[in-house]
Amino acid sequence: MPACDVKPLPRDFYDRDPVAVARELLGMLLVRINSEGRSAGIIVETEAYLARNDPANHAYRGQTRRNASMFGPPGHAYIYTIHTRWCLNAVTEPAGVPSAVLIRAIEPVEGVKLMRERRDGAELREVARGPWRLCQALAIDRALDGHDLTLGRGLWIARPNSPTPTPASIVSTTRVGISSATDLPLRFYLADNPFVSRPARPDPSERQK
DNA sequence: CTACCGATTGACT
DNA sequence: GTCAATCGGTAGA
Repeated sequence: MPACDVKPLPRDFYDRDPVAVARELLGMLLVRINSEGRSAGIIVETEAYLARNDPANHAYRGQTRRNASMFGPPGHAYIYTIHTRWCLNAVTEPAGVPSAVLIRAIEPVEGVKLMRERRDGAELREVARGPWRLCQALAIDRALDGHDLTLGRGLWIARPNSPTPTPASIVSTTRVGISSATDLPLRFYLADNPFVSRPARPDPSERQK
């Protein structure tokens, strides 16, 4: 039993430091239901974006129309576009504190056929490896910006029956694709999981430019 | 209004 | 490994 019996994580789960939420979201089940059916996957990679001292955070320079969801209450989705593609975050900490966790990759476990169709028949490993790929696989777009993830409707996150990852199985490293605050170890993923979007940067001290 | 740029991806050398 | 596509959001005139 599948995933249909699992309840959404409560708001308290999200009402915390985004680093704690990012780590604990690993191994959780991301569930999506729409008119096409049901699909779900295990979260294997996340990144935390902090409310303070984090220039890479979209909210670093204050609230705008785009990032408004991050200033709202915890447990809601913040969905933004980059290069015309969608990415999904879970908002953390109380309203007014703009922090969030970017969900970067999932391991497909339910509705795999549907997810592959949405991804134009991509190989299983490529179906949801990367923040935009997983949104396409789950049919997540702007319409879900601000969606409440604690209701168990449409889109939510739940604790699956499978065991919680041990701390030793979680790798922390630097975030991907940003041009500031590149040294903060705010990316987390499950070690050796083939659905993680890309491996850790070899050695921060080797970084050029 | 225009100019700039990006929490990416897929194609290509 | 490198690089351009491509367009909404943002800032500034």
